[in-house]
Amino acid sequence: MATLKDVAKLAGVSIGTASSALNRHSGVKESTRKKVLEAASLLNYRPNGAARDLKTQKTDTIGVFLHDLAGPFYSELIRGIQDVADEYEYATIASRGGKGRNTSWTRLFVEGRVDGAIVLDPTVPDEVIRSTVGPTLPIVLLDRILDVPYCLHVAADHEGGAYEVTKHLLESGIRRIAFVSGPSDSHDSNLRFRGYKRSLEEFGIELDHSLIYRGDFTEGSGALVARAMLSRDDLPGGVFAANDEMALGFIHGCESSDIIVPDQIAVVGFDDIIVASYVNPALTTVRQPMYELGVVAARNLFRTIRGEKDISPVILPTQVIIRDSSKGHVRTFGSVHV
Amino acid sequence: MATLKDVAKLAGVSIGTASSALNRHSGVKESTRKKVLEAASLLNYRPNGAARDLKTQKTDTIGVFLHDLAGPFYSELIRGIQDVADEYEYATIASRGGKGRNTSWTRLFVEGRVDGAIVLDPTVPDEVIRSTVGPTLPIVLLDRILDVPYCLHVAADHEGGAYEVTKHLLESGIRRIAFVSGPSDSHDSNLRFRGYKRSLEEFGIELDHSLIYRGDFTEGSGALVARAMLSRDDLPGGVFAANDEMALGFIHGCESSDIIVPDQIAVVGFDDIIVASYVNPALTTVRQPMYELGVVAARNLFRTIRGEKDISPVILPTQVIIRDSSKGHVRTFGSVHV
DNA sequence: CTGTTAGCGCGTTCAG
DNA sequence: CTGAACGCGCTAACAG
Repeated sequence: MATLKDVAKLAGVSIGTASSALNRHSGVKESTRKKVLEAASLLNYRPNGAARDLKTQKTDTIGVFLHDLAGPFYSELIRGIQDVADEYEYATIASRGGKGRNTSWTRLFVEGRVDGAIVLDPTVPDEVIRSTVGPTLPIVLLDRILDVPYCLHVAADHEGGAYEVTKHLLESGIRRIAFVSGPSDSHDSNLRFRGYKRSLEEFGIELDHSLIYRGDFTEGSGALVARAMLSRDDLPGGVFAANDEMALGFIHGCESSDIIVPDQIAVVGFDDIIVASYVNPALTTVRQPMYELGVVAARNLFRTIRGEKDISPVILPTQVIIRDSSKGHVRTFGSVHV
Repeated sequence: MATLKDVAKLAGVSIGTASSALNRHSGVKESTRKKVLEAASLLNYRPNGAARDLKTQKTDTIGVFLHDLAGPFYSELIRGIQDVADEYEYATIASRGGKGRNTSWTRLFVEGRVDGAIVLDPTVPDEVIRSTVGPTLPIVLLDRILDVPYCLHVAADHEGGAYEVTKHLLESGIRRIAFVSGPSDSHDSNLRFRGYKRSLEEFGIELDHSLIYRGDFTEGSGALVARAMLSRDDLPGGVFAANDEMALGFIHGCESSDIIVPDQIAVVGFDDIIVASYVNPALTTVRQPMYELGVVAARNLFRTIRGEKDISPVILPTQVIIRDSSKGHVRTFGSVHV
């Protein structure tokens, strides 16, 4: 690979001059700049990123850490992030967890290969974030709360969305509503449970612990819960699954047992994944503003990188999307029919 | 940020010794290693990636460049790549195109921040690849063919899949089959067209140019084609859309005009995106082995990084998935009912 | 076994 | 306006 030295030699100038010429620093005669540029393109010169990063102490790159790069879910988020990163002329790189010892985040943010990070990945330990975050590497957390300087927070209003969608079921006249949670350590799942609980309380309904089931966010676990629930003789009138995958799995489970959704049991999910609108019956769910989430996360990250302090946490509103799986006879304030 | 020098000073050893101690180089007394490790953890020392990369001339990282990080489509690919990257103890970072001048691939592979790359993004210019690829940065191309040293090729058998799915329509007794292409510069779309053509030829059917429509891989363009086609009075018996999105758009377009799929017109797509199996009627399509594609791409990349030469291109078989949108009365060799 | 030293490639002074 | 020299933080080779 051609280095700056090679370019300088070919252009017949010193290495320092070559550098100034390439970086458009004023104070280089036009004719010599021409020579340098020519030499550079002739040698197919590419500046070495590592060397530059080392010298300038910055990378002009931000990292996005996701548990899984799957789905339009994350894709929209990344689009939002990247749109503002482009604006700031930063590159964006995304990475997943990975198994081995020193992978992804170790290499990327622990070793300082990015100037900032956005994290939505429960597998990244709190401790790693705590010991890495700082003025030189601010981090935006989308999946948890950590009260540490330079740790910013942006999230959708999980609790509010859960509250609204539960209310939607209640207003349809359903009183016994089951809840299918995600993993117990999922912050989001817990918030959704809180919204569910608050809604019930508001309607004066006592929490029935026998109606709380635990899933793991997968379609399979939803089907399992369906099997368990349908074996009881007191079928609830509605089910709120903490995410769409489980809701879909639950519906499949009902089909296998010839239980009709929504006639015999209403089902609602959370996230509004793409297939939610295609499935039959179409799934009532809560939509998170993923693109906006990405935009806000990135914007706050850059503000911090630029030196701004005391940026307060942001919570973006969610939206109930009423479809067939919950009948949808009742319209809730702020909700939308699709 | 604490540097190696700080650690050395605190531990009361030289900087070189500290380095050896931390890198588990043999030949350091156990007691001094202890001291160094303690000092390091006390200072929360993190090696600086840029400095190490500069020195060692490698990054232990590979880059994956996608046009869009959307969908389970790419997600499976990345999973495949990352699984073998983990095996080789390399980090994997993914990146999209991005707008600005010096974003993503400029910074990542032009400036040498990765040891190898896998590209599935038509917006990365051939020229960039040509001038960057080399012994120090091998590249696997998934979306095009470039006859350049250190440029590897892995792809699904687009032509074969298209051939088979067209044959499936022909064997159902359909003779007039329309083709909806993607953008004209899409290598994949062109290959799929070739398969379509070959299948027709084999059945002794002449290519009818009035049955060739151009889309752009979006659902909207599929709907547009439907509108255009249905305004004719000689509706073909079947349509092969070069991807699933367009096939779905086409089906929606048919619904709007009260044309029944598959009774009046059979529709098949390509890719087997998730919703293909959820939509009504479920879409007959061709599945690409995305996970395997990722595995093979990554494995060949690492073999090249390890110095192996002359790795030949790989073409992985595709699979016809017969569903309702094409009736599916006929079974084709190698195809599967889902 | 440990300390010293020389770069990796680049950007940035500071003399000339 | 240009060139020489220094150092970013680290590893590796070589002395001691």
